[in-house]
Amino acid sequence: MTTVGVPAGWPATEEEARAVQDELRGRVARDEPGPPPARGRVTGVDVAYDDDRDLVAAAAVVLDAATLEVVAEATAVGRVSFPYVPGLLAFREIPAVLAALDRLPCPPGLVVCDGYGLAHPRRFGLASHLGVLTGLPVIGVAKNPFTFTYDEPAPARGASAALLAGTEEVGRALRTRDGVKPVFVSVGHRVSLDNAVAHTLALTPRYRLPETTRRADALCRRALREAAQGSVPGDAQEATTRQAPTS
DNA sequence: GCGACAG
DNA sequence: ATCTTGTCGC
Repeated sequence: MTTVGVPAGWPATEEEARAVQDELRGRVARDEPGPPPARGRVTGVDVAYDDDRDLVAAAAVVLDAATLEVVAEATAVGRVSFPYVPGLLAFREIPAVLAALDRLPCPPGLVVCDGYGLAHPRRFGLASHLGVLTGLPVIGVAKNPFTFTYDEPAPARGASAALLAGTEEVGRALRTRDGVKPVFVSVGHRVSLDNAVAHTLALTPRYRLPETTRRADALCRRALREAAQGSVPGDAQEATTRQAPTS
């Protein structure tokens, strides 16, 4: 039984958390294009909560980027370590996500997470934070524009418009399905914005949200259900890992 | 001061 | 995020 640990020096207050963001944001690598789309592996991460039972469940699902078939997956269940505060989402999600990533039987390749990277009040959202802590290339694909503004992209899939913080482009509003509300893509770490957009399109052949996000969402919800039912007394933790059979 | 605000 | 059934549409 392994414990979902919290990184050393994890903040206990909002003030400390903002200070951590201010200190770490300088480590975001913005000069790399990142891996090419539809090649190698892409991993989706997501987290589900049961605040009443103080439970959090994270999932990491590795897909073959070309076929979008599941290659491997892992989950981790633990205690909620931070409340949801707009701008501080990373402190709520990252401990469990790191635990799930650690349990993968193979390298994750590019990581796709729910939420934002550089599109953030202090330019250090979840995707950037996760990237800096792991060194992995990471992008963020969010379902809502947060506090940012954008012009409506053309109705066709593939159309996009700048996501703006004032006049600064912090991400892209990207149409992944004809006539459907766009998703909001931003750079996390070690990936360019254009490449992040290309990856997002490669991951959305059928649905508005990336296959990575859909798979990880379904898996972490299932892990949470099972944890809420099964015996999870005291500080006991559950973890599972699975690898697709090589064919 | 008030409201908005990724998940 | 989460509470929640059926239902309209491709």
